[in-house]
Amino acid sequence: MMEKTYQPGEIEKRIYADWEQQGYFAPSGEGQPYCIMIPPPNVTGSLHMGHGFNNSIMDTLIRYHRMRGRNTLWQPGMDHAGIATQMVVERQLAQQGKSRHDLGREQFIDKVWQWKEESGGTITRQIRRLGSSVDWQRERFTMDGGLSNAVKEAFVRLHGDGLIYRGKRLVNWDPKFHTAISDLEVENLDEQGKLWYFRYPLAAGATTTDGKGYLVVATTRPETMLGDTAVAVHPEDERYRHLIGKQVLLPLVNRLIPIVADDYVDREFGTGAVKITPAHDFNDYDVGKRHSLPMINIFDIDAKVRATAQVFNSDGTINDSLDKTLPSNLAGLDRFDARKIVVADFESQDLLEKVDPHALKVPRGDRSQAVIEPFLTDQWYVKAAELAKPGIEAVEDGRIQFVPKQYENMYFSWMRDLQDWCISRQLWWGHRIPAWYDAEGNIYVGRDETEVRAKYGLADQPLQQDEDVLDTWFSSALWTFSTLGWPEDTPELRTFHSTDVLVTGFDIIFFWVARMIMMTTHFIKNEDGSPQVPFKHVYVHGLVRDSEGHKMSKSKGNVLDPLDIVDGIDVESLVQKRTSGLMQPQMAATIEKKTRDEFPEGIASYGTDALRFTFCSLASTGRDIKFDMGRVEGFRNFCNKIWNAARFVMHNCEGQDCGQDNEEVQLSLADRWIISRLQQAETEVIRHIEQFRFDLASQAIYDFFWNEYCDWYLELTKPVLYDESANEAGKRGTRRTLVRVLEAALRLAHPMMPFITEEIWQKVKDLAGESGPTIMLQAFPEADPSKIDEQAIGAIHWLQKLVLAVRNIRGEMDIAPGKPLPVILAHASDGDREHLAVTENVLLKLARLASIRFLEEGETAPASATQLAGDMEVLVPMAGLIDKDAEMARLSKEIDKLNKEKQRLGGKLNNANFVAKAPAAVVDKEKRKLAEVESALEKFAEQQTKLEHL
RNA sequence: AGGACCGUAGCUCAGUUGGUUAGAGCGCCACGUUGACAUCGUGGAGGUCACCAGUUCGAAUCUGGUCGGUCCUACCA
Repeated sequence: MMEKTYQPGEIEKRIYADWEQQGYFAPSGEGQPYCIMIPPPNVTGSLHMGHGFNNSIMDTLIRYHRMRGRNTLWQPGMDHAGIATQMVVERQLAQQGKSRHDLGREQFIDKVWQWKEESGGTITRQIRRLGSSVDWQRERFTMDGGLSNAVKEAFVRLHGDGLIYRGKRLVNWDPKFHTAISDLEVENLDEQGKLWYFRYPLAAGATTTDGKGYLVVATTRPETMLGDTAVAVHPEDERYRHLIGKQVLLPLVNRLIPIVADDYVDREFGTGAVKITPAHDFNDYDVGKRHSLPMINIFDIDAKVRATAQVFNSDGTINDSLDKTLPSNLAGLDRFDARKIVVADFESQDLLEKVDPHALKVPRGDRSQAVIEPFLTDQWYVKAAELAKPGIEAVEDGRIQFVPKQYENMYFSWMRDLQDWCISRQLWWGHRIPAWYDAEGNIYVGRDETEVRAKYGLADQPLQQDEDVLDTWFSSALWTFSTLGWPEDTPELRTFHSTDVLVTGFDIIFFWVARMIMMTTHFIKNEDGSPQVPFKHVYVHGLVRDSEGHKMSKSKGNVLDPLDIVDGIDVESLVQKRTSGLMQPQMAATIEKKTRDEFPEGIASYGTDALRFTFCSLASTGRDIKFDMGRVEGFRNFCNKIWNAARFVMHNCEGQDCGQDNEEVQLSLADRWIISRLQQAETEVIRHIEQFRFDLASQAIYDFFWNEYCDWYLELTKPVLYDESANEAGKRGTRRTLVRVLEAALRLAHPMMPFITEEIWQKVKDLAGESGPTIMLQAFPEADPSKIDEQAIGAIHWLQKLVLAVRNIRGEMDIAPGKPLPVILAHASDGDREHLAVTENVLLKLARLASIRFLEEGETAPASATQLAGDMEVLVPMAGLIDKDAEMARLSKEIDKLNKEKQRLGGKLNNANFVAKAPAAVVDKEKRKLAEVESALEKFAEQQTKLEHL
C-alpha cells in the first residue's frame, strides 16, 4: 500500500541504513576502476549548501558509473583544517574567558580532538542524510596515523630533494593568531586611507633642485618609518639624480640612511621618492636585497612597537653595528596607535608636508580579518616553482582536463608565476614539522627523533623538535594518494590512482587543486617512471549563493543547512541557528528580521531527492548558483509525480499478468511509442552525464517522465486497461510496457534521485521481470536502437497534434472539459486516414470526443471551430456549443500570427542572395514552411468567410 | 592595471559547430476534482535575447566597442 503523497523522511533513512549495512558502497572489485576522492570537509562545524551541491554531483557520478559496471570507489574523509579549527576551539575557550595558553599545548590539542569528534559526527550524519554512497569503511582523517605518516614521508623526501628549506624571509604575519600564513590566505581589501607626506632632512648640506634642505617622501604607513633603511628614487629622475648616494637623517630615530636609485620607483607617484622599510614591506624587502640594506624589525608578534629593534643584514644574519634604539614614547604601542604618535611628532617638528586621502588595498588574514604585517621570521618553504613544471605539462597535454576549460588559463597563470610556499604555521593544531634542532640551532630532518639521531650520528645531545605545524593544505595536497595507503605500495593505490574526477569549487583551485597536482606528479610515478596525475578531470562548479545572489556566510546570517531543506525546519529554530555563535552578536537583530521575512513559515521538508535533483538541474558549467527554493518545491512535486505514477502502475499491474512468464504479448502503438522514446531519453541522459551536463541530464529525465510517460503514455494505457473487451495479449503487453518502462526510468533517475527510485524499484522489480537486492547495483539503462519504432513515433505525434487541437478549441471556446464533442476531419490525406485507423479508440477517450469522422467527398462542412493538424483541418461543429464572435476572434488571432510568419518567410525567400547562397536544404525548409503557412492561412480565411455569412 | 565569466519571460535558468514561430520550471490569468497525483489537469498571456557597430544571404549565437554585474590575479610606497 503506497501513501497518496510521497513521504521522503522515513523512507530515506531506512533505505540508506540498509544500503550501508549491506555494504553496497564498497568497490565491487570487478570492472574498470572509477574513483572520486571527496574534498575533505573541514571539521569546523557542519556542512553548508556548497557541500550539498558538491556531494550531489559526486554521488550522481559515482552511482552512474557503479551502475555502468565500473569498480567504483568514493573515498570519504575529513580535513583537520589547522587554523580554521583551532580558531573555532579558541573562540569556545574565549567564551569561558580562557586562552589556549591557559590550557597548554597538550591539553588544548585534546580539546580540539574532542571538537573534531563532535564536528566530524555532525558531518558524517549529514553526508549520510544526503544519500552519498561513500565507502565508509575507508573513511580517513588528515591527522590520522596513516595520513600523518604520509605527511612526514613527503616532508622528509622533499627536504632530501632540496625542495623544502628553512629560511629567514619576510612573511605574511597574522598578529592575531601569531602565525605566518601563505600568500593565498591574504585577502587584499579596498579601504580608504591616507597618504602622508613626510620631510626627511638631507644630510651634509645637500639640497633639492628647488633649494630645499629636505626630501619629501609619501607613505600610507607612517609608523614603519622607524624601520626605514633608505630612500629610493628612480635612477633617471632629474629631480633627484644629484642626490643619489647622499644621505638623509631619518627623523625621530635620528639615523643616517642612504638615498639609492632603483627602477622600482614610480616617478609619477607621490613625490617620486620612496622610503624603504625592508622588514615591513614586500617591495621594500626586494629593494633592500638589491642594495644590501639592513632590515630593521620594529614590531613584536602582536605588531606592537618593540622597545629595541631587531636588526639584520640583507642576508638575514644579525647586524650588531646599527643602533637598535626605538623612540621610548612608542614602545609597546599597537601599530595604529604608534601611527598617530609618529604623525603627531612629524607635525610638531614641522616635518609633515601634507596629508591626502588615498584609496589603498589592505592585506587581511582570510580567517582572522586582522591586518597582516609583513614580518621577518624563520619559516619553512616549498620551492613551488620547481614542482610546478610537471603539473603545468599535465594540463597542457590534456592528461588533466578542466571542465569548464576556461579554468585552465587561471591555473596556468598561477602556476607559471609561483612564489615559494610558506608551509610552517605557528599553531598547535596540525602536523608537527619533522625537524629537530640541537643547542646550536642546527637543523636535522627525519621521520622521527630516533631516525634523526641515527641518520646524523647524534648520540645523546639534547634535540628539540620544531614547535611549528604544517599548513593544512600540505596534507590536503597528498589526499588522492595518502588515503590509498601511500607511501606503501598498496593494491588500492595501484587500482584507483590516478582518480577519475575531482569535483570542486573554483575558489580552491590554487589552495588545493594546483598543490595536489604538484605533489602527486612529484611522488607518484607510473611503471615507466613518468609522473602520475591525481585525477583526469577537474569538474569546477560555481558557488551556491542565497536567493539574492549574496555569498552565504555565517556572519551575514544567510547560510542554509542542506538538511534543513531535506527535513524542514520551523522559523524559530532557523532564527536560533542563524543568530547563535556570531562573531558580531550585534548583527543578530538584522539577521533575525531577514530570516523571518524570507521564511515566515520556516522551511518545509522537501526530501533529499528533491534537493539533489535541484542541485543537478542548476549545475550548468562555470556559473554560480542562486539558490531558488521554488526549484526545490518544483522537484519535490516531481518526486510526488513519480510516486503517483508508480501507484497507478502498481494499481494496474500488481497481482496481474505483466508478461513475466513470457506469454504472448501484443504491443500497442502507445507501447511501442513510449519504448522508443525511452531509448532516446537513455541516449540523451548518458551523453549529458558523460559531458558533466547534469542540468541537461536532469531536464531530459524530467521531460521524459512527466511530459511523456505521465502526461501521454499513462493516459494512453487507460483505454486499453479499462476496456473489458480488449484482448488479453494486448492488455498484457500494455501492463508489461507500463511496468518495464517505469522500471527503466527509475534506473535512469537513480543516480540523481537515489531514494525514491530504490523505494519504488523494490515494489516493481518482480513485475518488471528484474531481480536483485538493490537498484544501486542494477545496470544503468542503455538504448537499444532496434527498439525505436519510427512508425509509432509518427502516429502518436499525429494523435498528440489532434488532441492538442481539440483541447485548444475547448479551452479557448470555454467548452466544459467533460463535454463530449463531435469532430470532423477535413483535407485528410491517406496518412491521416491510416493514423486515425490505429488511434481512433484512444483518441476518442483522450480528447473526450463523442465521435470522429472524415468529411465525405462532396460534403459541405458545417459551421465549425477550426484548428489545424498539419494540412488537416480539425472541425468542431458550432451548433449549440460555440459562440460565433468568440470563434471569429480566435480565428483572427491565428491569422495574425500566420501572416507575420508568412511575411518573414516571404521576405527571406524573395532575397536572391539567400536563395543563391544558403544551403539548398535550408532553402527547401523555408519553402516548405511558407507553403504550410500559406495553406493554413487559406483554410482559416475560408472559415472566416463561412462564419461571416452565418 | 591585467584577465575570466555573466546580462535571454515578473523570478531562477537552458539555448551544443550561426538557419527554432527563442524554450523549461516557478509565478500570473481562465477553466476544471474524468477511477495515479490539487505536491494535479487543460488552455492562455508574457521576450527589441543589455546597447551600438561590423562580418554574413542569415546573428541570442561570431568579431569589435559601450554600459551594467560578479569574480580572480597583481599592485604605486
